[in-house]
Amino acid sequence: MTRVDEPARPGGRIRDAARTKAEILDVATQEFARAGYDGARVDEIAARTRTTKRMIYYYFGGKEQLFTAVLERAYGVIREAEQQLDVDHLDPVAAIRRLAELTFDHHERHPDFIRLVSIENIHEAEHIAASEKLGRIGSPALEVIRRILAAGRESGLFTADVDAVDLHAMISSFCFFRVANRHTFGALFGRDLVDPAQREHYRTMLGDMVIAYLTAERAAD
Amino acid sequence: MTRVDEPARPGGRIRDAARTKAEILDVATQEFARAGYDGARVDEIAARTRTTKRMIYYYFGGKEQLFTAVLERAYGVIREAEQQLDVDHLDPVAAIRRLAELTFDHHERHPDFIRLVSIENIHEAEHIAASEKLGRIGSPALEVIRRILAAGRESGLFTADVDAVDLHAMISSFCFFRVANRHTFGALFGRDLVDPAQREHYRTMLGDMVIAYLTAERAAD
DNA sequence: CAGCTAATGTACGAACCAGTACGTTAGTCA
DNA sequence: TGACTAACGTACTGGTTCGTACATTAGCTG
Repeated sequence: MTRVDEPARPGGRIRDAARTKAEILDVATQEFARAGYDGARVDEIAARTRTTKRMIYYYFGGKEQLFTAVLERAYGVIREAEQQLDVDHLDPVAAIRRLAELTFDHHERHPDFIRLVSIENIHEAEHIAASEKLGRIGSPALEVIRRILAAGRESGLFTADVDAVDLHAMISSFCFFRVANRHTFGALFGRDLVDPAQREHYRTMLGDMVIAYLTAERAAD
Repeated sequence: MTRVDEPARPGGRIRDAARTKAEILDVATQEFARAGYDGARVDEIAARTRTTKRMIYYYFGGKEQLFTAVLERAYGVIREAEQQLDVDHLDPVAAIRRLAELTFDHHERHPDFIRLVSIENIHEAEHIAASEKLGRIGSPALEVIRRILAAGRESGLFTADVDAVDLHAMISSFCFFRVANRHTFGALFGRDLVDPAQREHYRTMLGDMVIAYLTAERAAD
């Protein structure tokens, strides 16, 4: 995060549309993630930027569009991360495990994003539906999964004909739940799923689970 | 749901505290699940009962306590369902699959509950923390899992020493994600995870996954 | 049946909050 | 350097929303 209280330098730009917009998006991301869509306060967002509420409406149009813009940027970040994926040099089993671990790490590193997704689901993905950008964002990870699954099937390492989207859902489930539901789970079962001391344990568990599923002997159906 | 528009019978009770309370809880559950905590409107809840807003404050004290009461009842329902669990007559593999399927079914049948849990996580489980009742609600399912795991380990069917809470988290992850994130997942990947035509597919997938994990040959660590 | 209390309804207030009307200034370009 | 426009600030409003003061009644109990 950029410092907010730096003194107004004479040489510094007072007016910088790109910077103002980015700052609003940063703060809005935090505020929406903190309190949910309806719990978030436009005034609070404005107060925590070095600009005013007027600018939020000037640049984004309204609270609803601001939230959509926040989502667009958040999804953009994971899309970029997924584009960095490079597991083609690994054998299928190692590649899938690596992919699962990277997904795990990304979820852990971006709890705000997880919260935004939860919030958007409460609102039945209406903002994604309203966004042209998000409609065609796709998922590079899915292509990677497809390639690994094909290679694994060909080499005979993977016993079942598993769909890429299904496998993505399976991996995401575990990663998402661990972060998104850590509060209720912790309160009810007395176990912090995001405890750093347990991190490796759960990371391994995810990999084991996915590999076991893909390599298990299964009755033909 | 009870009918609301039945005519005022002369013999019928006009005043019925238990009934009024229950009706408020029913409607509040729907409203909170629909819109989230901050999105929910106390006036809207009142309008959809046959009583008034005054009664909500009379019986529950405020919006916050009403939400806590809604959570308490919702968790009470799954606790009851879990107490009906009877898989002791099955062998460990079949028992675990059955348990997973019942969890799957319960999630599918109670989407409102899933939404409430998501909402409570956005609020960092503060209402659960504030509730004495929820602090010690426990989980009968956990005891069942413990017994099955012990039996499976003893019989040599299960290869790994898996913790009951961890396995519960694994099963819940899949079931929860499928319902909670169906909107964003559907919007982004064009696949409805709750499509009835795919129900058996995902139910089987969950069972296969859990069994594969528990019975896989794993390197000793 | 008198009187007491739990249960209920009405009407209102005060705070909050998204959004805007209106005015101002910085930077740029002819 | 003058003037034009994008960028920005202030102050306000209209509607919403949680919560409550006050009035009323049903039904029980002695």
